[in-house]
Amino acid sequence: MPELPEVETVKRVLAPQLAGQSILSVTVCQPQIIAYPDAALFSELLTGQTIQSLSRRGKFLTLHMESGDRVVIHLRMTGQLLVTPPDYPLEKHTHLVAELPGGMQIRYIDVRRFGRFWLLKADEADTVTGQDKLGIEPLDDALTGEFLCARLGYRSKPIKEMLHDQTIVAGIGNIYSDEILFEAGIYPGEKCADLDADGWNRLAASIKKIISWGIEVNQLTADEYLAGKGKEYRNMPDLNAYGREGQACARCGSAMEKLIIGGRSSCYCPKCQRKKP
DNA sequence: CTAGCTTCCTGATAGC
DNA sequence: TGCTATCAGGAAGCTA
Repeated sequence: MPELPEVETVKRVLAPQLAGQSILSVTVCQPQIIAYPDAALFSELLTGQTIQSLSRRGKFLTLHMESGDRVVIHLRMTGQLLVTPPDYPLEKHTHLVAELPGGMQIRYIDVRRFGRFWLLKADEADTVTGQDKLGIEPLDDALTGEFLCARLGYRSKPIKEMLHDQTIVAGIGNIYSDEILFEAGIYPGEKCADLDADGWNRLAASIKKIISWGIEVNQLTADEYLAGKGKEYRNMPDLNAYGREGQACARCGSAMEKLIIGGRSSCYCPKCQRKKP
């Protein structure tokens, strides 16, 4: 489940491999992964183009072509984007293959097929991917306790659920929201309206700390990426909260508890992340 | 505008 | 052993 740090890793690993490469052909094996325009047009328009650079916004990855066209990719739950050497074995659930010079390929593998690709022309405004509705980046200086309070302070929803709202802060998913709330010492079910200024400040600081940490620990070489994490996002090291139900809290030793919030499982320490009375 | 629910999709795991 | 049920979850789409 790639979240912002993992998508950043994908970008950093693939950017040097893809910059300057021309796309010789594109084969889409699973048409539904092409959200726009359609699989046939996607392949046709992309063939012959040269990749200039890669960028990331929230959990979206963009391949910028020299023509100004761009391919926007969202990996959703299980999407894997790999640059493979010649004769690399074909994996199950490979939905897109793009041929590069020298037998190299770009491959998109996605067990659950939730991931999506969009191809936008140079002069085409982005109104189809949802990127235009994204909130600020977690590491943006604009993300402060005041900002969060202004955008969320009046809401009655649990803070955990609002951390997943991509239109407020872009890039946080279920793993990092658990880690962020643990770091901040905030009960995940806390209503936004019940947080005070200190809580919002701790939350803003924790978002920056945890997302930065996530990017840091995910630094990989191209070989490491291909061998493991490019295909296995669940292999997150040193998590303090996510998935640790019943285990001892890293801070106080209490048994971690699980709660379903907004349909998402949430692990927290009942002592360190105490619910307000 | 918000809230709440369903849908997409497969594989891992639990229970019988 | 083999079957069924449940869960994992990002985001869009739907109704109210």
